[in-house]
Amino acid sequence: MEKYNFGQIEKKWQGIWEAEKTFKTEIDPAKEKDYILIEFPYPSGEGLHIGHPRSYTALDVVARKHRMEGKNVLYPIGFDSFGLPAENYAIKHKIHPKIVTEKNMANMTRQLKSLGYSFDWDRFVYTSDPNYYKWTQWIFLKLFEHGLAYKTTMDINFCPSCQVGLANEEVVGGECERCGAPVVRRGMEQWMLAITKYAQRLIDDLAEVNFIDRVETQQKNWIGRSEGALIYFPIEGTDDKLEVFTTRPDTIFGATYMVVAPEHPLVSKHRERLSNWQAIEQYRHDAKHKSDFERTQLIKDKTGVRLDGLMAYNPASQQTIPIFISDYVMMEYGTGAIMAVPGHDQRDYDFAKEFGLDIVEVVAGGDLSQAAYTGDGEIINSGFINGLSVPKAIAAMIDFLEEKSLGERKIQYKLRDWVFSRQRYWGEPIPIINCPSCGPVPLSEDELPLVLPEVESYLPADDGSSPLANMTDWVNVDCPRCGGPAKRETDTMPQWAGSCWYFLRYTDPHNDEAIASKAAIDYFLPVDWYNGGMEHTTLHLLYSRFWYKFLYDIGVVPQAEPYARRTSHGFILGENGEKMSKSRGNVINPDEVIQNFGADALRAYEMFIGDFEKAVSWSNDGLAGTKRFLDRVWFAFDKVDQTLAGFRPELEVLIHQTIEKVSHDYEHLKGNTAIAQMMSLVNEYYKQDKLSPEEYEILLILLNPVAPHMTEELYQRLGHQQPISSLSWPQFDPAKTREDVIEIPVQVNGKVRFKISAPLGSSRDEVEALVKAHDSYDHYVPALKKFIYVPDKLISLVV
RNA sequence: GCGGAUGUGGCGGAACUGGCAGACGCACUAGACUUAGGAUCUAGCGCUUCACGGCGUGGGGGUUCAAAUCCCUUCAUCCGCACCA
Repeated sequence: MEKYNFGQIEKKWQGIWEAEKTFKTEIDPAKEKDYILIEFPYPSGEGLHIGHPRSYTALDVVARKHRMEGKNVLYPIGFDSFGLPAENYAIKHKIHPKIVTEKNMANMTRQLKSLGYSFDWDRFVYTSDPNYYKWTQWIFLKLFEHGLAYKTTMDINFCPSCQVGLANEEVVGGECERCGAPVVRRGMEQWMLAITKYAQRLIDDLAEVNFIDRVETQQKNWIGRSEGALIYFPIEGTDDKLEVFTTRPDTIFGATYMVVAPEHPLVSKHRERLSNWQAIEQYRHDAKHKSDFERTQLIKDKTGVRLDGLMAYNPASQQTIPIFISDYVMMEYGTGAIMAVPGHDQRDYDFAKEFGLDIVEVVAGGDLSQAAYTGDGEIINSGFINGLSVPKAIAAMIDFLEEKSLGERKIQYKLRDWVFSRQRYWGEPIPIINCPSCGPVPLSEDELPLVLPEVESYLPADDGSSPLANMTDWVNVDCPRCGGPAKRETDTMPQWAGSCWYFLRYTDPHNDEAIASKAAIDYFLPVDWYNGGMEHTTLHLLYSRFWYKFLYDIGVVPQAEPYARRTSHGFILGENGEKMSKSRGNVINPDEVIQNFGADALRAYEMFIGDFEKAVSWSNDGLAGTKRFLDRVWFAFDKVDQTLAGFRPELEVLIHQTIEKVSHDYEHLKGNTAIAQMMSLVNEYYKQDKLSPEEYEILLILLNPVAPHMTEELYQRLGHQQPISSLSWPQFDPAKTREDVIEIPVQVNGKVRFKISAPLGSSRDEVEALVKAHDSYDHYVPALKKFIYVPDKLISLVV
């Protein structure tokens, strides 16, 4: 047989799949649906990364297998085509982002097709398509209508390099998630989405879905629920109260001072009472200009300024206590104020030591000369809760506070509302008109899509306004409500907007009457299996769960969770174990791999490379090894002898074992062990002079999901009219997965000394007789104390 | 600091509810075929020992007839969050 010409054969089968729409999916109530989803890529100028095929292939394998098992599989693809890189490219080269995006999409589409994925290309969507973002805008209007989208002025995270406001989820270690520049705080008027209203449900409903543990815990940590109490501390001589949140209301008798965030509004409000206003002002100014990085560097060194002239009243201890400002209390969490309990909180302890404040012990068990004590113990010095344990004291104190209206039970979340506007061009326009007299007025639904206008310059302005702000013709409109002069919203939606619901659109991508037909939604949703990167756990995954819950609440979708199952893949690193990047010079280009080794070899290697969930290093030698395996499959064709038939006894057990293992492993994303098993089978085939057609075909069928082009070609060359993709997935016979006569190892005092051959399912007595008859028995076993037999597995002797 | 993982040959990695550690691949070694081999095929390949044997899953201890797997302890690395009250 001639050498495998992968270039030509892969093109041939891709052409057939495209022409015959082999993988087109339609609603078919008679069949069980199976919605398999991978995260649609951003159309990057770099093209497909070598990491993309890892998850795309793993799920393509599942999709192909499930189709052969009779399921109606939906495996769609599209592009998340709004975003900053295209816009930055546009600024630099003065080319419309649309043009760049289209070029990149065309290139990546070519690449995806060259990998032979079984996507239903008729369901292709991209988020910058007005026919698509019409519905993104529609969801926004619904959110606005239900009070979940609101405009507010607040200090937000701002990336000075990207010139854009960021959501908390986009700030990683004080740096911009995209460009790595240090993030600063900036007061801006922003659209916000009230994701915090869904905080509890976003935690609770995790119980209903099957997400890998690290995704589940990471989401829970991000939402950051804590239980405690809100307590009111009156400010002496005023009608104001300082509200604090604490998880330790049991320690209130030990609260010897209070701390508020530098920007806390009560500070300015009582300015005239403060005798040291200048020092306060100075501290506030310094705090504001510290970067997050500087703040974390100073964790140990507590700084602050006392508010001279203001005192608070501790309602439990009935003491008058001082108030400080310090940047160790942040305005963004809780109420921006704390009761400081230096005896039982290390930060308060450090601060109290620095400022010489009283430290009162209210929980016994620690050594307060050394450090704060945060453990459990008996409550002391605390009036009516003395003698209780910490948990009981917490409960008793909350009851007391509620009864006396001094406080209330409170659940606090770390999650904050989603900063939803971006001062950028290449995103969905927000369908709102800002009227000086009516406030924000929504467009009516029939005005959608609000199409992104052409602009002269894509450069964002220094004052934090979007490039759209210069488009006066577009911006200046009459208010739809009062008719007066008004302006369109010129900020656009963030990159994450379009991806919040794209899986929903795949169910009915060309519908211009509705987001999708009810029939399509009811049939296909939810997504049965969603695979994507860990880096999206607190971004896309959380956001899209939030939107879906909202769509559920307004009756658009029939269940509260979009994804029944979530798995995640590890990165592919360069050969040197470092992240692939141009500057490191370790980038592997998928086009080159396909050119030199073929798509099937790339697919097979990425499945074989290692544990799907773990980061792995690329290896060109490993790729060559996997290609060698495919070549061995190819040339095994020459061993096929049409005069033979069926599985012959010497291969039958291994074949059934292989069907079992491959079927199981594909389902669990264990392509590495599935391929290893098929390699073993091929090695065994090579020991045979001849193979029956059935023996060879079963290998082709099992390998087909991984290497679809080559296996289809070989199957056709065997004389079959029907492609493998139209066959049923093979079944194994459990009875035939084990030899009739097996080898059983015999351990003596825990070490394997010899082996016996016994029929499968032998009894203890039969086995014992065989062991005692063995030549080595007398040598190893002078005096038998104990005989342990694990049926068909192992014999353990104690002597 | 909190949370989540991971640690097995020269390398990537196998090992189902405790049951033959190192499957499969890479690299390496030898042989065959070849004008040739960075092709292909066959065989070998944890460490140690001439050998019988001994030692081996980050380190130390334990449970068990039996531990990579369970328990205690310790070390190292990676990821996420972080003055979260």
